[in-house]
Amino acid sequence: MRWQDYESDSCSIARALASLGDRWTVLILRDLFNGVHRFDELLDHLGVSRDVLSRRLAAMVEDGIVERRPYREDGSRPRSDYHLTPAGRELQPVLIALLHWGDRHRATEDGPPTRLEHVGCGGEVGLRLTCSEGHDVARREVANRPQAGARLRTRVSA
Amino acid sequence: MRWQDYESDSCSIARALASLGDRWTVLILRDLFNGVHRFDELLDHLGVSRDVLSRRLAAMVEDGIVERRPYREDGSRPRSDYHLTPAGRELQPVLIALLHWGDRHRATEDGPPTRLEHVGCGGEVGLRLTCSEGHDVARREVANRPQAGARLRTRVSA
DNA sequence: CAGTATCCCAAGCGATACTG
DNA sequence: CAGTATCGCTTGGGATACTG
Repeated sequence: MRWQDYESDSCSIARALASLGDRWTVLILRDLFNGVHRFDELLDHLGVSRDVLSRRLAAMVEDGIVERRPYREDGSRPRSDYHLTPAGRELQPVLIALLHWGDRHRATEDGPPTRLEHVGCGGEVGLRLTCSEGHDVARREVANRPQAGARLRTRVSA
Repeated sequence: MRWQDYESDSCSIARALASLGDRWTVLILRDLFNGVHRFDELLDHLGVSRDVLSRRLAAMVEDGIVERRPYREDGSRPRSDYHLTPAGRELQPVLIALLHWGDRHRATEDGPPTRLEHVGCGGEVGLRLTCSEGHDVARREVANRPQAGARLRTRVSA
């Protein structure tokens, strides 16, 4: 059975992209990971318009990757800020993978502005492919195998 | 120095997204990884329009992540198909990270249609965070530290 | 400060027709 | 088969003004 025989939309990559697919979502996530949580700080740092940021955050809340937290500082009006949900935090590997690729293939002359550090030891953080049997896995040793229950395409023609 | 003080656009994630940011690019990469290389096969499997696929592929070639390979089968007219460049192949971790997240958080009742296998041993392939000192790294132990040469924002106001 | 509402524009997409 | 050209539409985005 070939890969083409499986419905494109049922693929988990396609489904993940439905949550991340537009121009700003990933950058918002990045800033949330980096400790920017207030509306106007995001606005300022991202350079996005108020309107779009508002719509994007609402969509991300709806989608379960961001939550809105109301709070009140003593004496001042109630505020809210935005934090990653557990599902949102699990997108960290996606961001790290993007970061590494960008570092390697899209760096400026100045080099990347930041570096991912292992807190404590100070080593540089990277991603490694491993398998459930404990092996290290090389890029070419990865195969995408059909599973039981996979949804086949309904052929339109022929 | 806070993260906000760094220019959003100089971040490697932002730069990587410039290559991957639109709706179809990642899905095309996915199909190329899975052995779909001909124009009409991609067309058929992705459900994208001819026009958009043509423009996307051209942009990806321009961008250095896909290459076009002309070939000729005996007796028939010359053809070409599309393959990942080395830079394109290095996007594999991004796709794998998306796949895992989709598996975990966006699966259908049927479960994911495919499974990433370590060729040979048959184990399931996963991503792990490691550091250059050889430690395993937990999610919360990752810090994004400024580097020398990082580009600061030119403050517009105040 | 933290948004929502309104309005307009441009890019991206799809359908279709056409070419080598 | 493998595209390019044309067209019209939809959607996402920006600017601005308004509200609690």
